[in-house]
Amino acid sequence: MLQLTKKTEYGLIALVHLADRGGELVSVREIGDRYPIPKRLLAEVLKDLARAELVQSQRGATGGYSLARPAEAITLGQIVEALEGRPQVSNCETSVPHGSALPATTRHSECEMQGFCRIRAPLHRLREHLIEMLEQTTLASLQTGQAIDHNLRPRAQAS
Amino acid sequence: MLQLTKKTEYGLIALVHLADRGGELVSVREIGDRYPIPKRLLAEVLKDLARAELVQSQRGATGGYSLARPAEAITLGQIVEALEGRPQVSNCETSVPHGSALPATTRHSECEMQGFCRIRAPLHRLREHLIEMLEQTTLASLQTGQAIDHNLRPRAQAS
DNA sequence: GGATGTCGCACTGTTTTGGTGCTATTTCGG
DNA sequence: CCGAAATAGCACCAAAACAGTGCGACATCC
Ligand code: SF4
Ligand code: SF4
Repeated sequence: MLQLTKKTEYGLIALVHLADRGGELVSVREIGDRYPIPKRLLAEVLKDLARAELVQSQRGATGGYSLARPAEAITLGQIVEALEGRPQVSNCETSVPHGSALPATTRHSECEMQGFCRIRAPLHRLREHLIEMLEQTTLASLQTGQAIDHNLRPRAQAS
Repeated sequence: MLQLTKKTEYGLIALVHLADRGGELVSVREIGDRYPIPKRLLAEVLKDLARAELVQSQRGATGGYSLARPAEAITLGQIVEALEGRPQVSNCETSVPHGSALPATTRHSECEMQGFCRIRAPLHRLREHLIEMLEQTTLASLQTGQAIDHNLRPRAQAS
C-alpha cells in the first residue's frame, strides 16, 4: 500500500528519542516505557538498526543503544533500508535488507515481461526519485519537527 | 514495503495499452492475450478503474473499455488511488479507495500517541510530497517512455 | 437467441506484517 | 563470584493484506 511498516515507525521514534539523548546509552526499557510500543518488538527493531550500523549497542547491565553517528548523517533512506529493505516500486528485483534477518524466500520474481514492459523504465525512474527524497530526509530534520524541504517543483499540467 | 501492488501494475499496463489505442474500445481479452496477466484479475482491475471513472466501459458484444479522458489528464496518483486507496506513509488515518470495492475493515487505526508523536508531522509532509510526485506523473508520460521530471532539488547535508 | 462482453460480489490460498518465546551471552555492581 | 540487567539470536505464531478464482447476472451485437 505504499506505506511504511510499524517496525519502521517504531524505529523512527526510537531513533528520535535516541537523538535527543545525544550520545548517551539508552536501554530499550526506557524507550518502551515512554511510548506504547511492545517492548519486545522494539528490541527487535533496535537490533536490526544495530546490524545496519545506524546505532551502536553496548551489552551487559547498564548497557543500551546510542546513535552510531550524528543525526545529520542518518537518513530516512538508510533507516527504511535497514528495516524493510531497499524500497522498490515495481515488482521486478527483490533486494533484501542490509543485515541478515529477512528470509529472502521468494527468489522467483522473474516477471515474464521484463523485456517488453512499457511501464518498467518510468517506474524505475520514479523509484530513483523516491529514494532520493528519502535520502534527503535526515534524522535531524525529523527531530527538529519541521524540515523536509526537497523542493519538488511542480511542472506539466498545472491547473 | 513501499511498493505498489500487482493490481496497480496491471492497471498501468492496461492503461498504457488503452492509451495507444486512442479512444477505441478494447476488450479485456485483447489485453490479456498480449501480456501474461491472469485475464480474470485484469478484468477486476479494469472494473475498479471504471468505477473511478478513469476509463469508460461499454457492455455487450463488441464492448470493452476506453480511456475516459486524454492520457495527459490521467495521473499516476489517480490510478494508485483508484486501485489501492490514497497512499499513506504513516499509520494514522486509513482512507478507502474511491469506488466501493475495498472492505474498509480496520477502522481502529487510532494510534494512541497521535498527540505527542514527534514523527507524525514530518511523515505527513513527506506524504504530501509523494502525492505531489504521483500527481505530476501523467499516463501520457508513462506512455512515451521517458519523462517524469518532477525536479526535486537536492538541499541540506550535501556532502 | 447465442456469442461475446462487462458487472458484482464472495470466496480461497499465499505472503507479509506484527508480535511473542525462549535461551544464550555480555557486563556491571556488590 | 554471583546475580541482575541488558543485548543477541532465532524460531515460532496470529492476523492482515494481496493475488487470484468462481459463478451467476446483465447488456449488446449479429
Ligand atoms: S516487468 Fe513491468 S510488470 Fe513485470 S514487474 Fe517489472 S514493471 Fe512490473
Ligand atoms: S501517531 Fe506517530 S506513530 Fe502513531 S501512527 Fe501516526 S505517526 Fe505513526
